[in-house]
Amino acid sequence: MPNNIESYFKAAVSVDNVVFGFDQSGLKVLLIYRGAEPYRNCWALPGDLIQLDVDLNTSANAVLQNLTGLQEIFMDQIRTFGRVDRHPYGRVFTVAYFALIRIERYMVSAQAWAEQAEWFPVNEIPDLPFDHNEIIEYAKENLRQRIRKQPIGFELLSEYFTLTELQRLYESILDRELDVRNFRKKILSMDFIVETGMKQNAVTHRPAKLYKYNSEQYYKLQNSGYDFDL
Amino acid sequence: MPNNIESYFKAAVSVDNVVFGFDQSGLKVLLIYRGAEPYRNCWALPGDLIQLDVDLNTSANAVLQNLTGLQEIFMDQIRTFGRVDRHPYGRVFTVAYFALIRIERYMVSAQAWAEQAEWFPVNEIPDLPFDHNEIIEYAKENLRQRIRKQPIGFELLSEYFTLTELQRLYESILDRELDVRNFRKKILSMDFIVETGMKQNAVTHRPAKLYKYNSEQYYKLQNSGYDFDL
DNA sequence: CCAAAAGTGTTTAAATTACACCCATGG
DNA sequence: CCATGGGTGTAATTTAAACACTTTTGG
Repeated sequence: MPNNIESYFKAAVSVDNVVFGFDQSGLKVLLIYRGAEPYRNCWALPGDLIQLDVDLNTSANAVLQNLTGLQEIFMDQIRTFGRVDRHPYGRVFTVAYFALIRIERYMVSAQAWAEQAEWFPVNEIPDLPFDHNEIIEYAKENLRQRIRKQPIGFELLSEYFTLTELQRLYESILDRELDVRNFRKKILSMDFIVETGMKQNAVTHRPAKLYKYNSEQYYKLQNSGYDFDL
Repeated sequence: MPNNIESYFKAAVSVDNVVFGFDQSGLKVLLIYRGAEPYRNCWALPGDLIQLDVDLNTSANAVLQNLTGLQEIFMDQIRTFGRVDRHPYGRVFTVAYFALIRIERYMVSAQAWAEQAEWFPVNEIPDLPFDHNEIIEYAKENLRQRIRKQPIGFELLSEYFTLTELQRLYESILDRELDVRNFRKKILSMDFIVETGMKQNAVTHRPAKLYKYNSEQYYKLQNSGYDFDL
């Protein structure tokens, strides 16, 4: 380790959160409208520099809550981006985080220097500052990988959901169509979803059964590294 | 973004490299003996603070080369570790990197402030400073995941190898025994290894055929996200 | 009775698993 | 001729893939 140790302690670290949500119209990502420099008045990922007396993982939640009001969201690290020129104010490394939430379950409200917070369909993300477009691409790929290994889909749906909703979710993430019968067969053969006895109502077609997930079985499979290939 | 922006630019970032190698006696990790504070005279991962005018990925290679002489090694990022108290000199985030090399193909030589560089069997890693034991555990899990998705095993073997050597490699990474016939059937059915026509010599038993890998097919599979489950 | 989405089984093909004996070489 | 690891095939089971019609509701 060199003598001029001070010269190494001049970096900043930020967190950028890719929060995925899902509703009728498909898979979405949460962006904020920046009310602070740099890149004021641009849409961007909800991210910020982190305070140096807070653990990294804790910071990810703190930043997200500060900008969007979302709290107690399970977040997982994706990757760190560290090109020299990625931030105009100096050397800033950013650690990208990943989260899945049920859109209608949380109130998203722009806070602190975020002037707005909106859901953008994953295929209609505008040009973003920094390397945020690259981060989102990376997160999408990560989501695709992950959904094959863990039954994480439920984190994006309401508590009660139909099998068709679940299938549409898988289809948007995997970006291909799945066979109805094979999908239902496979999903039901794993025991982590159960009928609630309820049905949709006020729909103009045959009402679908509502299911919920069985959290015990869900966590058992999640921890056993279950292979959820569809 | 806050006013006292200077207070955020006081972090350092380091890179820690988990370099896996493989030989007759199994899977190994490269460690260095530290000749510099902090934790002078301890074994640790080859890692160092990074210079703030160098890209992150470039730094990973630079650090490894500086300490061990290894160059042009393909490295991939694993994860960033950022607990507040993980470094005694201040707030240091470390980005862990991952590499696979053929032990006998490279000369490893301790350089700069590294006093020694040695291969340690993965199951005999001593207590290491910082969070390096945690990083290695994380890297081992990462290696297990990765070997199911990509035929990366060859990066650890010599240019010419026997099927038994390849099987032993898989067994040490996956930490379970594999059936000889099924393993050979599956490996040979993918076209990325080919016979060389050569055999082992000077062995006291039936000499094994030597294979090498077919790089075209190898890259094709690697890019198609081939599922190499055994 | 029409529109719209829900729901349901079977057949075929492919992949995975389990399993035991003979072969080639050096000493 | 013995010890050592190299090398080979088949049958049974499991899993994945392809595919079309009937049901229930609201309007």
